[in-house]
Amino acid sequence: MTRHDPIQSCDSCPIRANAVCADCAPDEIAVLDRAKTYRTVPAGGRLAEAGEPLTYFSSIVSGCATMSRTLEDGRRQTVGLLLPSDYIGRPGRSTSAYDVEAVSEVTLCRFECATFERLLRETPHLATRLLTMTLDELDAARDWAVVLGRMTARERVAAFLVSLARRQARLSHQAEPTRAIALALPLSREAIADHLGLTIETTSRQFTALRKAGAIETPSTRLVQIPDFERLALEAGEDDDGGMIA
Amino acid sequence: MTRHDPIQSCDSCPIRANAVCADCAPDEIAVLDRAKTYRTVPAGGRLAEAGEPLTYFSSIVSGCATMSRTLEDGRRQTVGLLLPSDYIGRPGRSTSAYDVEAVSEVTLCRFECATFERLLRETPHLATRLLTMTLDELDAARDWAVVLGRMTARERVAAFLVSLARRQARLSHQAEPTRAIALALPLSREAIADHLGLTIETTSRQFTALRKAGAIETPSTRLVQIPDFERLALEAGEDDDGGMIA
DNA sequence: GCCCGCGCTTGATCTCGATCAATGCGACGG
DNA sequence: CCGTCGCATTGATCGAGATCAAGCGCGGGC
Repeated sequence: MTRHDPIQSCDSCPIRANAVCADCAPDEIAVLDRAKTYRTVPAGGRLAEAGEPLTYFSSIVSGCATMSRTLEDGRRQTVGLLLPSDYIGRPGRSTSAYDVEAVSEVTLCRFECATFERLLRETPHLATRLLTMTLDELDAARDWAVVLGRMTARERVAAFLVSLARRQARLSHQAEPTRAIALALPLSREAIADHLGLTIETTSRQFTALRKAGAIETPSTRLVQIPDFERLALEAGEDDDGGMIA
Repeated sequence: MTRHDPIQSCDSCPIRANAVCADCAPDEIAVLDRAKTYRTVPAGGRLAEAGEPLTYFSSIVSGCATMSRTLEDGRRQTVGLLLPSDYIGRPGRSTSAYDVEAVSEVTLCRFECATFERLLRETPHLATRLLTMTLDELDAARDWAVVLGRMTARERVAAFLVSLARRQARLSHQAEPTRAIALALPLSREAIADHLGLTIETTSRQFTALRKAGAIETPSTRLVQIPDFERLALEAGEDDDGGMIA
């Protein structure tokens, strides 16, 4: 399989963000362009409900959404943070396994499920692309299991910030963050807590602890300055080489 | 996309377990059969090392393996339990992200990476099949995140037993377990603890607690009798309909 | 300007699971 | 038959994070 470059977002043609890469033939792109529609959902809007039918396969063009499950007693776990180029939906399954909620205003590029599955059959390249994206998601989900299963509250918060910083850098075509960067948080403290498997109080305390330790600055609740990215990665349990230790 | 039946293992032709389903053309199967080789690894053997090159794409024919990451300070988290029909390897990436270890004697059906990626390009149906399998893995990984992030020790142990029982039933072509079943544990208490994000002591205590509550019986450490499957599913935080509550 | 409400932070206490420490038990070899 | 070794269980204590409960700060509406 061709190794694809990091996903290239293209505001004037957002579908490229999901299904198209440099190897695509122009006619494949044209077919996809004909089938796509757009939809914008305000912050707080529901994009899917666990167990409910899902009539579209969509990808995020702009904004941020969370994918979560809530237990009957109210415990909630976010299993995925969806940023531009991430997709919503599952070929081969007609209902959503999770609640998907817009945390900021979200614009989607959508295909009807049946249409998308036909395109998938008829366009081998699209299937390959989707496979690569799904494998990346799988790696991310497994990495997150290590965070949820074995890391302390402080490491979890640091790991969240590091992972978000890396994703935002990639989305804006930048290299791995080096030293000082600013990070805009799309999530409230509560949503972060749900993602980290912590309570909101513990999450808040760890932000404070990281601030007092000099690992971050918090000019406002939705903004985090990271004076030394490597230092923060260290707090997240990574070694100095930037990778997880084996 | 065609909705595939549960994977059909076939001892005399184990490759079917991974890449072949009813829709396959006979010549596709023949091509795969020519490329495959087998390898058997004893219990405790390493099948892959995090960060090391992976020269084969393999699938498990028999036995059980774990996929895990160990932090520098010794904390270990198992991110996947690999049973027959599961695959090891990642198209498009040449190194393993995790340690993979045989917990019982494991027989693999292997393809050289380059060969497999060529087959993937040339056989659209194989790509579709792999996509379906990967999406299933992704769902499982996300479901597990809910367990790791939000469930109590007792719920985790119950969830593990329930999920293992379901997988073993599926592998032997049986329906969802109904009432009484016996479950052979392929893992030691320590390996279970690593999968559940708990210590071995807590894991052992929860086995005892579930036994005292009448939810399981433990004739030996590697054998669990489940007198009432629904009852155990309840302990795992599922509602009576057998699904997770939204 | 003032009040109100919501999201965030901080404090006090409790609890579940981790840690430290024996003890039990079955398999295997002498 | 007994000693040993590795895994599992059980007990005692500790501590990180949950829970319960105030404050705090900021933005919007009257």
